[in-house]
Amino acid sequence: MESTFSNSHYGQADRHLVAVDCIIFGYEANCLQLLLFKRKVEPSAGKWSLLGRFVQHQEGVTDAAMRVVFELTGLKDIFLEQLASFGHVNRDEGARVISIAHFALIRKDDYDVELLESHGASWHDLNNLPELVFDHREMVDMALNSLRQKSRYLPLAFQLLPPKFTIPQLRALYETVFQTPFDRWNFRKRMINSGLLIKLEEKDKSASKKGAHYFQFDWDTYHKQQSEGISPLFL
Amino acid sequence: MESTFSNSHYGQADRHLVAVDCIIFGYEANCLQLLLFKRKVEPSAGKWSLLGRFVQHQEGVTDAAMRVVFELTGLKDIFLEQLASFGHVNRDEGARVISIAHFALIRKDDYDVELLESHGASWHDLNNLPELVFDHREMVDMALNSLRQKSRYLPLAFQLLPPKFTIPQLRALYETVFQTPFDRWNFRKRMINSGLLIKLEEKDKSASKKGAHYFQFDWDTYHKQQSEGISPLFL
DNA sequence: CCAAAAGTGTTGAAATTACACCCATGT
DNA sequence: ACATGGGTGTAATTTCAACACTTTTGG
Repeated sequence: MESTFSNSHYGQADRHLVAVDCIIFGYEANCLQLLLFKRKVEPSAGKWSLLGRFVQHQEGVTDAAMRVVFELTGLKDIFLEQLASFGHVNRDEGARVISIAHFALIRKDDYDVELLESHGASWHDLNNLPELVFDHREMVDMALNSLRQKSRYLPLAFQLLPPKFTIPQLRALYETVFQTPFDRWNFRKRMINSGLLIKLEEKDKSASKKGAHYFQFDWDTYHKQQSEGISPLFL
Repeated sequence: MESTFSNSHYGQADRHLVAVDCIIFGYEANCLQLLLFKRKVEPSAGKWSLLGRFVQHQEGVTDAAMRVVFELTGLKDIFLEQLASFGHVNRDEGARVISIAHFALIRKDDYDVELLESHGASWHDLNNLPELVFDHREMVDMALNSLRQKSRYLPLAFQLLPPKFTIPQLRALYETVFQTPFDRWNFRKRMINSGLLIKLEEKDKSASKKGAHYFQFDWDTYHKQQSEGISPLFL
């Protein structure tokens, strides 16, 4: 799109490459994981990188981020939000690129495995990451921090777990995210008190003889409460 | 700066106008205020706008924001941080512009009044704002929200007040920011308990016969604690 | 019957709130 | 001396963390 006011101040200003980079979290086997791929272009070809793309003229910044995730995993309607902009002049060694980092959460039993592998992307444990290009490590650290903070009052955990989960599973996830053990009894109490968990009759007996009840997150009442300005507190 | 890899993928991507817009808060007479100026260029010339500029090739995004503030107020070393990016395709009616909003706090007894007026900028009470161009109103709301949240654990209030202030003055500011009254006694206790206020002998007798002690914020110990990973809690 | 994990209730400590009371001083 | 707002302490309440105990069932 060209400016309709090209004689004005718009015409003279510098133009920039603008990218979105996506920090995509998954969770499996008590580990937080990150989706990375081997960079194909110089500079730093062959090094591990976050998923990114350049923002095009006819697409919004958030749209660009959603498209990265969709093209790679086949998923739409996941949690995705802007994290921060990274705008240092020399952050990308190849050219001046301003990057707007986004972070996303996906369910690891949901995505399109073949699509992902065809792009050369793979999962990496968060506590065992390879070296990343440019300032991507900084982005990851910031995203993890944001994940921790926002897990307290946003239902982020339920975007990482399958739709049916048990309280012990949920606790394990929180313990992984916060890297600290939680009191078994009080954790349960808090989650139940949020009033947003629906207890199912079905049980998961894989971890104990007695079996733990499955729960579902109550997205309907969550959204209703949100629209009334009520926010839950998970921790 | 042109790409050293111009034959690579960098060369083909779209380039964008990138702006920074600054939400600059001040505080005076129990009112939060905002620095605005009348837009000089089409479209929407004559309407009120935040302070902005285009990011240039040789400057970082944050640098650009700092420069906006400096050119307008003569101030450096103030609180300034990135808020969010605004990247909808049609957000600026004149051209496709991606804007990275920043918010800043300045002391109203500090800045260069003439410099500011020479740019046609002026202060506006936050609860009596004129209509703003584009999505600037959304930026302001987001900044105000951020100010509220971060005032709980960052010493933002002390960036708006003069270096010497009384506890009642401080409380009035918090009450303005949060739009709710605070308990007089407990507010004082909390602030003192932060361990970051230095009591001065001097008193302010403008508001009462007895006079209220002046305090200073203890930036030294604050920074020392920060470097050790200790964060205060003001509320 | 027993081991192992799920689920329930209680109790003491800590933080938070509400408020009564005293202080200093300009008029 | 008294009205006015600043400053101090304390009792009541609420919230939070720690943990003992019961339940269920596969082996």
